[in-house]
Amino acid sequence: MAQPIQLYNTLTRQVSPFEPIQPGKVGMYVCGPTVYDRAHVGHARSMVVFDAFSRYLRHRGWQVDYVRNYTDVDDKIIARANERGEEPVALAERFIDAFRQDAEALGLAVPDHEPRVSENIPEILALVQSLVDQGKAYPGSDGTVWYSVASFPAYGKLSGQRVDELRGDLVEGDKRASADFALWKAAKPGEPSWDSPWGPGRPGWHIECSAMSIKHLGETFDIHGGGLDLVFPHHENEIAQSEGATGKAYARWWMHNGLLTMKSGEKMGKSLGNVFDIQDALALYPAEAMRLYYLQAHYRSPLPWGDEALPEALAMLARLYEAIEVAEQMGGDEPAAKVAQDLGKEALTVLELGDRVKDRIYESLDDDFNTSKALSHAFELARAINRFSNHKKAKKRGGPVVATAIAGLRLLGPTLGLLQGSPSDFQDEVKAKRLPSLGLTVEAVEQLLQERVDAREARDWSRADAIRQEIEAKGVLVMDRPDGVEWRIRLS
RNA sequence: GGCGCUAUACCCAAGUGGUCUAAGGGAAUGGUUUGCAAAACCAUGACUCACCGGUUCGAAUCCGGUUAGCGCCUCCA
Repeated sequence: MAQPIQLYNTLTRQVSPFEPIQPGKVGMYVCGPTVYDRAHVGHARSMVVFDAFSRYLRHRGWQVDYVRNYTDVDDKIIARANERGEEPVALAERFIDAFRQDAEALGLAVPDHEPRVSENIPEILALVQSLVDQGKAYPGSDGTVWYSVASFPAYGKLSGQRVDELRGDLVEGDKRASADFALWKAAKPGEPSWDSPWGPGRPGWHIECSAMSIKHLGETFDIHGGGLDLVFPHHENEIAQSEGATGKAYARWWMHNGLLTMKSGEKMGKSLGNVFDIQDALALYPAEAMRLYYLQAHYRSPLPWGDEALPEALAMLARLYEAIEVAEQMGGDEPAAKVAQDLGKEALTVLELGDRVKDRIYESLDDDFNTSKALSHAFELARAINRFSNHKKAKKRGGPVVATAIAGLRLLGPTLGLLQGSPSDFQDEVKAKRLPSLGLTVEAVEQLLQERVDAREARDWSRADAIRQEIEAKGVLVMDRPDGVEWRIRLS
């Protein structure tokens, strides 16, 4: 059964209980990338946030229909293609492939629908036609069709902009008012174009999202998401076009994720040239570390990007995996309550926090998807587990005590897409991503470690320490465990 | 100029009227543990929530003002 959840709505500027059109079902449309370049870590935030949100809704029993588009017909794509002497369509195709690779590498679930502009031209034309028929749009002499903002009195309700306060006073072409925008752009030579009642042309920037969301989710649907920078004009114009055409309410909830900011405070953006590609980040950090970086802050807050961001997230993730590993190695088969009774208050704390963590995580995420708070509950539990693990009997008898706690930590998988692998897989991934830059291989490390093991057996401490120093100088930590030696990449 | 957002410890960050003598994480310092380490654990760390004033029995949380920064108004997740 779907559970109620509180959600902030940009449209109303307040948090309110989310109520879908159909009980138990959620239709959600999120603005995807314009594919003229590789996606950067700013795009990744949006993708991860909405991926996690849709996961959580599903986990809580909602039937989610998730649509994320590709804008593959666009001025910037054409411009980029011309620069490179490439066909726009081919260039878009290449970057869709690249985006899919990034999405997969980030562990994003594939949306239920991934429509593209180029495959929805009839739907777009129908929408434009409807607006023209109703007198809410008008063709210019060159075949460009403009939307008449004056025809939509509610214009500005999402962004709070007032038409008469808008700065743009440049009037291009046959535009009647400066705020009017192109639904359909007349083709220029060498551009991809489609036939239309107004001559060959292509869709304007905003119309595709209206057409594709309506196609898959209906004229009125539940949630529309995207980056905060899309509020105006993109989303405002979507509302104007869609509601103008259908006469019905468009998206009921608008969710906008905050932007990544640079140390200086300014946002990351392609136009500012300060971007960091997803693939560059994933070359050094596991996807879950990136996800954790995004999810440790509330989705609506600005999030600073810097050199410390990913290392810190990786350290956080390692901490959680460490606790899982320690817990999973505990044995025993007595009733949990009895063991806890015998082993003292650390055990009782684990039992108690373990029992509560699920509800606490749900409670946090139900409150406008407060991932930061949800994570804090997981960390609190991790500390309780670690504290308990120091008990001499914990390894032998603690298993039943930590069972629900492990399940509680693992709950971050289906809800947020975190902690989905085994602790050793996590360590292996970190090693695989880091060893090359350290100039090492698994074999090389393990050979050195074997020499150290031999030295230790011979109680040749100075030799053993010399090897440790050698290996640690290269960035590898050596950990002597009761049952053998382990090694890790040093994270800081 | 218009619309909007943010300001919490060295850093990230939650908290939006009393349970806050302010979660959680990273980093740091000291300790326990260890052959030595690492990891882990313990301790230390904001008498305070940008600043000023107000409302209130009570405010980080509400109101007003000031300062700083950011986003959008042109392409942008």
